Amino acid sequence: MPDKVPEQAMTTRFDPAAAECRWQARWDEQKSFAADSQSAKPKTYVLEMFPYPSGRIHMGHVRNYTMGDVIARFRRMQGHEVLHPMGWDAFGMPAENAAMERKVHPGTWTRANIAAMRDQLKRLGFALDWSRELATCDPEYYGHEQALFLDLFDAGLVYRKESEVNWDPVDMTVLANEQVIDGKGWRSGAAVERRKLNQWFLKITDFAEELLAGLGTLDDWPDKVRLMQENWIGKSRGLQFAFRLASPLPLAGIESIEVFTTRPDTIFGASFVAIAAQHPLALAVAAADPQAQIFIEECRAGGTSAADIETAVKTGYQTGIEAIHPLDPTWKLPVYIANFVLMDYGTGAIFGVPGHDQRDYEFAKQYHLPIKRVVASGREDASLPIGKESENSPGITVNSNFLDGLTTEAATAEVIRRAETAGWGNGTTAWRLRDWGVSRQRYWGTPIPIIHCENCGAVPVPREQLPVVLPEDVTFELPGNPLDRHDAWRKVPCPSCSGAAVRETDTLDTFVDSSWYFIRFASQPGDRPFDRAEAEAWLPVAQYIGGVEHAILHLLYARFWTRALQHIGRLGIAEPFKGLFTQGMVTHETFVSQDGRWLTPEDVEVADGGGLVERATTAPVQRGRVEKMSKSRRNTVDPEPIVAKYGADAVRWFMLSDSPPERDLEWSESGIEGAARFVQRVWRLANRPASGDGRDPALDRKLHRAIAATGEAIEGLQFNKAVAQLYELVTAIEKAAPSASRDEAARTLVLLIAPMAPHLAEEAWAALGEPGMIVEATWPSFDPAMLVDDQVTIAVQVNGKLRDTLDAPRGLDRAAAEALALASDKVQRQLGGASPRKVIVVPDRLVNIVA
RNA sequence: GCCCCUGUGGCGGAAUGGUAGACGCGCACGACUCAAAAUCGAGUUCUUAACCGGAGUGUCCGUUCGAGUCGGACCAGGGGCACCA
Repeated sequence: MPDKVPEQAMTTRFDPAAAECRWQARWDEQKSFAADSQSAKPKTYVLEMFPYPSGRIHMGHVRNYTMGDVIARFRRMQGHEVLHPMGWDAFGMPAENAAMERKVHPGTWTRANIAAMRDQLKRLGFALDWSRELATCDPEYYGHEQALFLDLFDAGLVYRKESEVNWDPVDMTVLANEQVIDGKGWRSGAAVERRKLNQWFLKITDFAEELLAGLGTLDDWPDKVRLMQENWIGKSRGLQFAFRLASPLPLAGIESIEVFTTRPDTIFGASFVAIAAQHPLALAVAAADPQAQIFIEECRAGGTSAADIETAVKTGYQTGIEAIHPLDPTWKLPVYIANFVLMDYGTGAIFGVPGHDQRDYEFAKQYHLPIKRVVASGREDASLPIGKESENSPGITVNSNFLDGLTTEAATAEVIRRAETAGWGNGTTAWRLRDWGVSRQRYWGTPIPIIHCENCGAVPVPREQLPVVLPEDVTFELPGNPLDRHDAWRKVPCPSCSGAAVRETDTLDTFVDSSWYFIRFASQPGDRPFDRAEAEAWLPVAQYIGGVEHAILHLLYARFWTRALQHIGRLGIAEPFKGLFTQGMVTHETFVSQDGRWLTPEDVEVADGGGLVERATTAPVQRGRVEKMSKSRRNTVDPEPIVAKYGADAVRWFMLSDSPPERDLEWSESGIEGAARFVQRVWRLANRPASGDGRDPALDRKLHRAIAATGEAIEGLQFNKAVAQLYELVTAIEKAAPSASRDEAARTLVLLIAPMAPHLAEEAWAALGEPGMIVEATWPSFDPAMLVDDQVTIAVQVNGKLRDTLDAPRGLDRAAAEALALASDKVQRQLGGASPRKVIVVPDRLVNIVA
């Protein structure tokens, strides 16, 4: 037998950099993560929202992809065939901004970013099937998207209409909401206007009822996201009715105003009628009234978002027109044009009830209109005036003629009944959901495959001419969309009459690109968007993971797109994402220079005096709020140097520990040191096994409990709890004396950490002398009988306060437990000689003595 | 304006209505070392010199034998709102 090797020589440290790259190469060579669509194993599709190729991956990506990777590897170990792909959401505005700022072509910039980010992701050792990689800016991808767009066009789900955009009058360009800051253009600083353009829309409203009902089937979605989508779709029952106009008007053909209300019960509380600035009646009034024209112009200032419109000071213009109350022909209400009425919701006209709607209340205060109570907590409150705010909650209807005494619900039903009987209105459903405007007046996106011909109108590009390839010989020296001035690309013969025609120069919203990429991942034939049978073999996605910022738009559009494909018979799937998990954001502190620029943490250093200064200029720096890591705030932390220093496993491990995955995680470097220490602890257990014989029953139980709890935690995406379990197990193994149990526990531990720290697991597996690779290993099973102890600790309370604990054998009966508890000195001291009035026993848990 | 979420030690956070603070970070102490790093050991809600106690999960009220957990009101912080992805 050889001499015992000195302890010192055995304590080799695990070298993450070398080991990780070695195993990544092995996985690559063996194509360990290539998904086989033909496999007979149960199939599982694990997907994380694909990244926008901004240039570098950030900690949010690392967190997102690590979570998905744990699920993917865990399912593999459970014997599933797993599809876990990666690609690039590669169209969008940042590439055009880069083009303008750095004189680099958006395509060049994007492709360089993809190459850099692919390397970074590979360095993290994710179990991804890179053979299915795609980028939405490749014609091989967006050409199929154009074909799908035309399929929807043929099915009547695409149409064109005028719609408003944010317009920068100085830069002469369309602005995204993000580019409108305090109502001004982000580059020019000019006041933003709303302007109408002809744009393409998808008929998502046709699917409103389906999309709403479908939420009920999504049991594995967070309640929060379902609620957000429900509110977004915004189904409300109400009454639509017409106010006849009193004054005989010189207005062509307009005799009444259709309004929609969700509160017909307050109809006797009306004090005015308000219409949107874009309402046909408003335009008719303006034609004859220059003052009204000026007011409508003013309404066009400011942004197009709901928050902008509804928080603006409420203003109106009295048209001089009067509307007749439907329930009292002698009652006439003034008609205003108002800036807070949305043309896109309901009918673009409302009746104002200042007593019971806050917007109406503010408007009435400003224009000295009556504020009448028609809802109260009881009849006796009928004469109470409305106070400093409107009262919006339901109650008992008062001051309302035949509705008096009815509840809000009953009064609503009664008004609808009378309106329908008398024929002046109908109970209807209004939706907040509007059709999806997909036109973007930008270069870097999927060309909309339409040709405009003076004679034939909008003509679809024939299928055999797809893809309509985005021309790359463009420059960004002039403002506006370069496609508009690219005549060689733009001018084409009409496919229908062969006359002179021009291509549509708007491109598709990038949300279209992300509405079907998960289908293309599952199946990617060259000649069509996807093979139905192959796509259906993988879909729906079993577990989709991404940021909560996508809770509404992306997820709703993808659901719509999938249903639209189902509707036209291309795919037999109604809901694309069976399980959804929305992870929290990774946040970090921000720094702002004196002149208001965001600074990166590297730009900032601590000055001699202890204050923060800018490294380059030594000018003082303000510490900003802790915010989501984003390029614009320059508070991103590059994972690459962190991975280089601590290794991918430590970074992955830290991302999963501590914070619950749905909550925000504030990045700090301190925690990662603990993760790196953990990696070394596991390595020591595997690399320096203190072999032994015999069982260690306590450790056996600990191990089985850890297997059960870790699996359950991963299953429930509670990675922080899985991590805590594994810390406990490692500590227990370290403290245990050598035994066969200890050897088995160490070996099993390596399997349990494999989904989270896969490189370490491979290295440890090999060090333990186990055959094969851990990517081919099976998740350990546990014995349910091992999960329970024979000894339990019972809490003893007096009046609900803990006074003592007692150790007892499992299964002790109630009387015995009660007797043991009453025998306690501490309990007797609390009772002070009195006899208990009542004793509550929860077997094996607690005895509560009520004195 | 509308809708939604979150409040637990110095910090991140655990806790089927049943022993609050698992696990990690940090901290301080001890061992090893010439010293340090690494590692190991015992500790860490507050109050009390210590014990016995007492208080304690943003605030107040309620339901219950028992509330971090359920209900109500409030306070504070945060997020979303249709052209950012």
